Amino acid sequence: MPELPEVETLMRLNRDRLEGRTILRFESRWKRQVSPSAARLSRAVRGRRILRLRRRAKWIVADLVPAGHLLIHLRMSGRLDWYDRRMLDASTMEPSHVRATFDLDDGSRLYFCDARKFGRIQYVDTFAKIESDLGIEPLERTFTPAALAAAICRRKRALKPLLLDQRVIAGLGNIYTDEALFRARLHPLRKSHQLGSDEIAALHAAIVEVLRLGIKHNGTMIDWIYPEGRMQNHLQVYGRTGEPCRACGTAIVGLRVGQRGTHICPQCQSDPVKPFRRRSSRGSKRARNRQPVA
DNA sequence: TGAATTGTTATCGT
DNA sequence: AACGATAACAATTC
Repeated sequence: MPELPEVETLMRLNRDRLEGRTILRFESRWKRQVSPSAARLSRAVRGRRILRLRRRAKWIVADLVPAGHLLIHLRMSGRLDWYDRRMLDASTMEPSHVRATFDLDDGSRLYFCDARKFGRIQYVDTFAKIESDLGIEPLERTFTPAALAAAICRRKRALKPLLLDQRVIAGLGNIYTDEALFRARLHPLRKSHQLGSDEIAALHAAIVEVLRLGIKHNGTMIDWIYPEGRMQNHLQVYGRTGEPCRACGTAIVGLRVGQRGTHICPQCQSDPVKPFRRRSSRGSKRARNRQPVA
């Protein structure tokens, strides 16, 4: 599950290898993953030079010369593997689950690997269409507490599915959403329109912190392979069901929110404020310890 | 064997 | 109509 930090790590790892290179040949081994079609993408990128490699949301974007953009989305299990000419000569071995290859003008080859085949390779003439479907980039300067408030306060949704929505904030996935909510001490079922400004500020800080930390540790490496990822050693709640909260010792609880595995500390992340209010018009702001749905 | 896994999209409901 | 919630889907692993 590559999320923003994993995609950023992979992009940085390959940036110097790819920038300035010209794509000589593209080959797809699983055409369904290629858009608009393997043949058309192949025609579009052949002979074009990669001006710049960058990340937008969970996309790795190659800006091409003279025009166009090559986009790669790793989804669940996608990877990039780069072999230089010497490595290609030295072994006939390929990485596992190769779904597509890009041959470059320095004799190197970029492999797109993806066990589950959910990843996407896409060519677009202009980036605008992609851009219009994406929310704010959480590590840009424009992502301020006010920007976060503007993005979520007008919506009336539970925090977790809202944070996972790429049209709202781009780049968070299941792991970093759980981690950010824990650090902000917010329950994933809390409603986005009823946060105080202090809570907005806490959530903003938590999102930035957890993403920066993830990048600093080269991402999370659990059951998939990313280069030297160490963020798994710094996770507070994700995948720690039953283990003690590092802050208070309470056992981490696993639950399901919007069909997603979700992890919380029931002590640190107080219950949502009466999400199922019946009639008690506005009085009891505290009715704390009631059970979430069940 | 089937449950779990994810982001996106299509569909249902309010 | 607009929005939110939910189901379906892509395929594989254990």
